[in-house]
Amino acid sequence: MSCSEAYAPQLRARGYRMTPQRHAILHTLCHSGKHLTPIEVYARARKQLTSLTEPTVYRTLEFLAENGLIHSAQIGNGRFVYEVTRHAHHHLVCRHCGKELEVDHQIVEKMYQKLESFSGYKITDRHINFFGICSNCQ
Amino acid sequence: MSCSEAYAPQLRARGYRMTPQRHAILHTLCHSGKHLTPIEVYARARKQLTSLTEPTVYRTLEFLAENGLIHSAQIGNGRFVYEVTRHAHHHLVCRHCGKELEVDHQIVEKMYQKLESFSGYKITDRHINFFGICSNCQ
DNA sequence: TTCCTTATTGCAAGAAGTTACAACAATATA
DNA sequence: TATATTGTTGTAACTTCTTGCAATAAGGAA
Ligand SMILES: [Mn+2]
Ligand SMILES: [Mn+2]
Ligand SMILES: [Zn+2]
Ligand SMILES: [Zn+2]
Repeated sequence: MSCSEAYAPQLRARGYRMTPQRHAILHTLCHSGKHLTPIEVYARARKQLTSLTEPTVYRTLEFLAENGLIHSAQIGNGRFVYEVTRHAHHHLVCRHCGKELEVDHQIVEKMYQKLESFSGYKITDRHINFFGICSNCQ
Repeated sequence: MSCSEAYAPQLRARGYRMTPQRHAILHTLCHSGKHLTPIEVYARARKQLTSLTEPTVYRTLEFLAENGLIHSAQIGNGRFVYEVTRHAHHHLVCRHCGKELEVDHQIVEKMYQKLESFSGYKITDRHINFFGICSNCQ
């Protein structure tokens, strides 16, 4: 079984290794269907691999995000959440009720280009949370 | 003396109080000239008010941000930084060397409008950090 | 000034996240 | 197979951030 098998070659191609820890964490994210905090990943992945530790979870999530296998986003309180990489998208989050709305990347693509040509920076973020007030809460 | 005198009426108008703690924290931010982390604010403001505690700093920064007197932004590692509210602006931050570039809000204004009409959300953020790679580091 | 209301703070404890470093284990090389 | 290399993990200690709650004090009313 398992989703995370598919990721092993991606890692090996870059000189990295597929370990039981990375396997468990990817498996957890694959089957969650939503954004998870490091603590949630830790709790769930540990059911599969009891020897897993907190620092490994934090390090692995950062590592997988740097290598593009997962996406991170910062939620309102400043913490990170993660999900396996899908199509490029962002989120609108209501500061009042927490309601989330997914928006395709193409809706901000033009602004990215404007920022890039203006500044010379190449913007890397492909999973941003924009905060506001949803229509119900206004 | 002091910048923070000007803020007292803003607070009182909303039923809040100007305290020595809020005074010290606003004074610190007014005179820093750059984004500060809560820990930095704590260290600096304590020189002026030695009885100040950490929880008060975190609570006060959040409170002042909610009431528009200061602006928060999340830096790459997920932590918050703060500065007194100036004109609406955002930042481009290099993931490699950390170099920051300030960009006026109007450059993202159109994208905000697009997001808002598309979603019904009213976007509140006026101080976002966009991450990428600067021209030197590319 | 004195009393009252309640916004605000400090304290203590705990949760979340980070770091340094030694031990381990996967892979390459001989 | 034996050895070297180095990517990866666990441990322990630490820093940063949060929460519940009792004590405090700012500002309004008498
Ligand atoms: Mn997402
Ligand atoms: Mn700024
Ligand atoms: Zn809402
Ligand atoms: Zn750079």
